[in-house]
Amino acid sequence: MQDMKEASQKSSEEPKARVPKRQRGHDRVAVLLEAAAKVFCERGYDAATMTEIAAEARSSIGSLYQFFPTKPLLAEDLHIDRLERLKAVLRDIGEKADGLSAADIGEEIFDRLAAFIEEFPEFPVLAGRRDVPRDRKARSRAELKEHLASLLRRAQPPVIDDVGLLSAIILELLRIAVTTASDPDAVEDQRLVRELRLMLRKRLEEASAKG
Amino acid sequence: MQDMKEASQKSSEEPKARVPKRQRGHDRVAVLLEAAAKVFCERGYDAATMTEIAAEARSSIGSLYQFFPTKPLLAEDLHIDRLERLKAVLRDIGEKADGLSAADIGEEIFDRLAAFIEEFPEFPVLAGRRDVPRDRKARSRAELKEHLASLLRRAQPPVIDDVGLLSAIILELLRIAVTTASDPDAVEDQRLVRELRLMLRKRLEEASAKG
Amino acid sequence: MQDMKEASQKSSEEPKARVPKRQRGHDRVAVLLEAAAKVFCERGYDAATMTEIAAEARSSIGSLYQFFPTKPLLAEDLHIDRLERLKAVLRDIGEKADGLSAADIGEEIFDRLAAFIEEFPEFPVLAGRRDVPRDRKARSRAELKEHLASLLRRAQPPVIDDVGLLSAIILELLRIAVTTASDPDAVEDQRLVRELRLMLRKRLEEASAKG
Amino acid sequence: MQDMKEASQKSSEEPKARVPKRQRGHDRVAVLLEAAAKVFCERGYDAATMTEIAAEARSSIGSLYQFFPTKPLLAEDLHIDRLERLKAVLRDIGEKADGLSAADIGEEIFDRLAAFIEEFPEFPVLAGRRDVPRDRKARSRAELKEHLASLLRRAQPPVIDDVGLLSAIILELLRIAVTTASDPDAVEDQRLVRELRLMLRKRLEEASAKG
DNA sequence: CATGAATGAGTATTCATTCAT
DNA sequence: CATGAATGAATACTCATTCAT
Repeated sequence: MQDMKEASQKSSEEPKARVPKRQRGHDRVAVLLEAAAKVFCERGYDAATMTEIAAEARSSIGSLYQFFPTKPLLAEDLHIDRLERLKAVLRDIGEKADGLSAADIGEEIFDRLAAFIEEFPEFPVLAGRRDVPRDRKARSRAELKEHLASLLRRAQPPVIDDVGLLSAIILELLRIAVTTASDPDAVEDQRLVRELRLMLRKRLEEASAKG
Repeated sequence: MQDMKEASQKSSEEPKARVPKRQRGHDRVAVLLEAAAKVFCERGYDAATMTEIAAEARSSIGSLYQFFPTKPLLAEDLHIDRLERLKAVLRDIGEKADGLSAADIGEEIFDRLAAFIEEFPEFPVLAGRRDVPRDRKARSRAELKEHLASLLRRAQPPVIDDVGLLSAIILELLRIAVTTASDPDAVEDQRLVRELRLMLRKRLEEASAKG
Repeated sequence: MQDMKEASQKSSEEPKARVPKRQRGHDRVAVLLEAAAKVFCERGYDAATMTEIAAEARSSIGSLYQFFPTKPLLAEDLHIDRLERLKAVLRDIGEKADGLSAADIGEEIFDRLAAFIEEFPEFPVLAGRRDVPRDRKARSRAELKEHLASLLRRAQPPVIDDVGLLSAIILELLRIAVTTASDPDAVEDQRLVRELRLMLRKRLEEASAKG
Repeated sequence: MQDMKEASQKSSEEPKARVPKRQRGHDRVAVLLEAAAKVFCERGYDAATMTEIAAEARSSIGSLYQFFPTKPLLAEDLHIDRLERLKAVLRDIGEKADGLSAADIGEEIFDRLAAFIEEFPEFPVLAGRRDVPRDRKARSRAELKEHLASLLRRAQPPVIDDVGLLSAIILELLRIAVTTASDPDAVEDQRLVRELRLMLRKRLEEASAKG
């Protein structure tokens, strides 16, 4: 039966994504995630349907649910995947950050994140989902900000301003770049993004100790 | 949307049956309830489908859900309706109970309740639903038992035994009658029911003060 | 089970190596059946899922289907297993029935069957399954009744009443005991069951030839 | 989703929101629009339901449809209403823009638009609706940008940079302010917004001819 | 016009069963 | 045989929209 809501005695309340144990399963999960990414990106979270995602993955609806037992969990898993990749990018930036000026670091971040979002345009959709608990959203954002802050702290000459605030600025300017990137106003937008980058550079230069 | 589970900000958590405000609605509700009664009875609660109920009522699935927003609530509303009718039967018995012997009262109860369940064979299905919280089931049963007890208390000569226990016995013997009634073992069963009635009578005679 | 067939094999050519295999299959079947028993009992037949049963048996869904090709057949096989055990109980009663009074036999039956159902609480679930053909249910019940009847026939002094009817009474009173036993209304219920036992005893005494 | 109609290119017969002729109708329309604003804002466009909007307006679903024949049209009408108000704000700014520096005009715009969106928080929801044809969105945005540009053109000393680009910058910085305003990260956010304002001021000062 | 009932296509999700490895 | 992935029909429920009163 399908309605065990009232007085359900089921012990495990929330189903968790079944972990694939075979190669076949792993592959399928990967394909499903990419299909989800595409559909979420094209339609938005609400309008995306599990059926379309399954179809996009050339899979059956049953297979989709085998690994992702609810739509929110699918989105969540995809989001987590993207966050992992994002962290990898930041780690990568970190490896060459030492000795760079804050402005250079900032620009590097800006560019890499912009590229990241161009590669994974579903990211903002996932991050902006309305049915994600506020606190989780905030936590995720705070983590990212702290990541950026730790990068800025390694600038030479050192940043004397509040790196937290600066990180927030980076993030927000980036958000613009992201949003505009999705519009096809090509020429205008590119100029706009360049402007924002420049504003960021100036701000970071101001924030650095005079060499 | 259809999946507002996670972090739903909806203020009213559980939807309540919309109360019909037009004659048309009232009629529809009545038809839907009878259809539900029929399908629940035929298939059992779990196997009954909302679609079949709607079809049985020559209604659309949407109409069904307009008035009964979930399957459990539909069953619940139907159950409540039947309980009302049952109480009416008991009230009716109460009106002629005074001065009767416990045994006569008991038999009257037995017969009337048997007739009730023959008229509303879905009653046991509704009462036995597995997804009803234990306590609600218990409460409902306790209420009914108290009703019976109050009837027995009015017997003349008075009952000197525990009327609560006796009421429980009536109820249980009745449950047998009910269950067997649904089997088509006609002849055998009728004798069985008659036997049970007789056993009940004897027990009640023993429980009464000697005249 | 189907592996009863394979029991008849050419004893000489079959190496012992296959025995443990068969033994393993046997164990697996037993574990699966017990898992099914547990899940059917907890959730009811409809709400029980093959997947949960397999999980409960720490087996895979594929394995489950290897031995029980459909859910109804699984239930059926389990039911048959329980019926075998029930018959064993009745045989056991039969061994000491001679010379006892009908009332004593009846009480013994009552107590032993009650114990049986306490041990195998899934029994009523299996017996009550809605998708079992009426006639098979009836046949099963008739068989059980005949078993009881044959026990009663051996009472001393002899029963002069219709033993079929009396068996039906025992069965029904028992059904009550069973049902109530599953409710946690402890005290009340125990008194109720004791009462039913007593009523049964009286009825059986009446049914016996005066000694 | 259930309302992806608008995107389809029905060329000839687009239903238009009925123009109410009586005062009562006018009031009703206003109430409905405000209800829609509230619900769209709380739930987002997709998750908002026509039923809830009607309920919020203490009206009936039929009434709602009398004035707004589809959900997209309702959103559209509301959006148009908000755009009117926004234009009024810009006109108002225009009345005292003469003689002000670009930086002062920019800040005025920034502050007034921020206040506007605080007053009408549904605005971003309406503007961001995914089922609005790209071109219409772009047009709307271009119009707004041109409005801002015309304001900047009246700055004294004159702006020597590309006012279109500057307007875009204002708009984007504003978008940040808006988005962050809806988060409850109070302190951090206020500092962030102040920073953005400052960055805007500096950029506009640079863009102005030296006095 | 106002009201609320009627409609049904669409959506998420489940689960018995089959199949490839 | 064991395993777990694949499948898709079935099911509860939603909601934009239409219609009768």
